Amino acid sequence: MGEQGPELEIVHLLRRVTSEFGLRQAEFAARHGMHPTDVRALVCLLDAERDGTGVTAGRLGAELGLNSAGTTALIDRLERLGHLTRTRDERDRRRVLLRVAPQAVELGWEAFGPAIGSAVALLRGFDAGEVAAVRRFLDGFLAAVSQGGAAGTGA
Amino acid sequence: MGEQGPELEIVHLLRRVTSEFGLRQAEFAARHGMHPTDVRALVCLLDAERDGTGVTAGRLGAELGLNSAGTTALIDRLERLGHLTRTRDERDRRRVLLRVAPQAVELGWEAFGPAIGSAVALLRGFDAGEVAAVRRFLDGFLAAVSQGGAAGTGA
DNA sequence: GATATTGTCTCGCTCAGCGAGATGATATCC
DNA sequence: GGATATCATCTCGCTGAGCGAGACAATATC
Repeated sequence: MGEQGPELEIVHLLRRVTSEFGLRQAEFAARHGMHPTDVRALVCLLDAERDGTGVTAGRLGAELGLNSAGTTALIDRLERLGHLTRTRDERDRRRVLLRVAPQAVELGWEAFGPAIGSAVALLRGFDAGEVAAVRRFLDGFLAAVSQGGAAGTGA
Repeated sequence: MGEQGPELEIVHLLRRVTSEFGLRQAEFAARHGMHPTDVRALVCLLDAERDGTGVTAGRLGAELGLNSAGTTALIDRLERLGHLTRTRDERDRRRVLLRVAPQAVELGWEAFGPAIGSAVALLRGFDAGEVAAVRRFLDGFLAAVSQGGAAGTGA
């Protein structure tokens, strides 16, 4: 399981990035009286906001791998902290639409701005082909992992 | 917050990779009667095994961001599942050395083998310069994030 | 209009992780 | 060489995130 080539080293590196990222996220969460899950939820909400997609409670829970009870509790927490507002969907009154508060957007920037800055600065030193290579790798890996290639789904 | 260039897109992509990775890890954990933290612990232990570094209870807890009580509980869990054995360090009898069981090594491969395979396959289609670019990016980003550049440490 | 389905919420519970502090082992100082 | 400070781990009691089961609305289906 030692040095088997540059590919393995890269996977290892990627794993360490995700792990380190998770730790920082947890730290950040704690610093703001939240839990890691809450930050992940915020990210989902901000992504949806960016895409213009409306997020319902159910969709959020699915995205985070929570059941409905846990999702309700999560939303309660975020609402209590003022990061979120619930709105009944008027088209389908079973649904609850979630709208992020401006303070949550700001919090998101505080959480990820520095990392974004680092990456952007880093990539400034890359030529177009190199940037493309990075994107191609991440994109391909995401696709592979997403369709069950990771975490022992038996692929 | 829309399309601001290829760099931002890459950060976004990386975030999605880490998020997806985390989800799969949680799934895998649940499928094996464990918790996400347990899998993360296993990874630490396997890394240490690979490097030949002995891991103590304290170091594991620090790596995972747990306090001593939580660390003890975690080790109890893993020991109960047979993934781990405690050994008193004879040089410093305060310490507890952790040794992973063979079944845990196998479990680690089951968890990450497919992802590793995907990445390796993907990288086979890259030339040396492209692979180097990917590594340079991940390495640089890891360094930036590790020294507090991420998650709003104020950097 | 009766029935099945969907989306969210409520209730009760389990257990991961925390804070505080006990305990045993090791450095430090006189 | 014993008193003292520090370190590594563990124990105890507790909080609260997340689960399973099921209630309850609103919407589809017949």
